[in-house]
Amino acid sequence: MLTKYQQFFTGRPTVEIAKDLLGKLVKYQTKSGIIGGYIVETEAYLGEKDSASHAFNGRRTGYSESLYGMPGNIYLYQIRGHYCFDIVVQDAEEPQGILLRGIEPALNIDKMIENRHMSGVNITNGPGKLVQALGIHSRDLDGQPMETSPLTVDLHNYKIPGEIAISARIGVNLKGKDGLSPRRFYVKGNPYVSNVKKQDMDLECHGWKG
DNA sequence: TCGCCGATGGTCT
DNA sequence: GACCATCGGCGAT
Repeated sequence: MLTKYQQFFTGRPTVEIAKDLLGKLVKYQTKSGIIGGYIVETEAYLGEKDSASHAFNGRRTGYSESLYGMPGNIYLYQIRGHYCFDIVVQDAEEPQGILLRGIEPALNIDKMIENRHMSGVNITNGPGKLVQALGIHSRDLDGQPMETSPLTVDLHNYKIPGEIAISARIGVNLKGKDGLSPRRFYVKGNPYVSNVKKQDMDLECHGWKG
């Protein structure tokens, strides 16, 4: 039996969940308080049939085992010396995931600046950057259910995107058949989306509705 | 402001 | 030894 929280992360297409996550609040409980920000950019990885997925062709190793876990679990992995935060979606044994690529800092911003040794949009406008901003530098949380983890997404605390933009995913192997598939979603105009040009930023509303 | 390129570290073959 | 769901600095515009 799935909890209400877990049900958010299954029972509908992964791309739909990825879009629905935009605007939700990521929170990380630490000794020095709660650090967090609103999700502004996500990417959908569709598992065994997706050439860009860690689970492509049923690939299953100890390293990426978490992807096969329950919906709403954390998949925390390392790439080129940087950690990335994935949310496991779909039922167990269905290895799909959503990569968080950008958040807009909201809680304990000073701590994020300190963790990153940087300021401005560079604090959190990339998958490795936002994890470092939260102060995570190990895989300790890999495989944990977000519902009972210090690292979580608060589904009741959110902003509404004005417009959701779609593009191909960043950094994936373009030779794969899904290299150019439109599975990246972001809040149009938000400055904390990775690779946005300054001229495309909405510096007034940050792309949120209202 | 853009694009290139080297560093990065862990995992798998 | 190769492969990467990345980052930041540098040099060319």
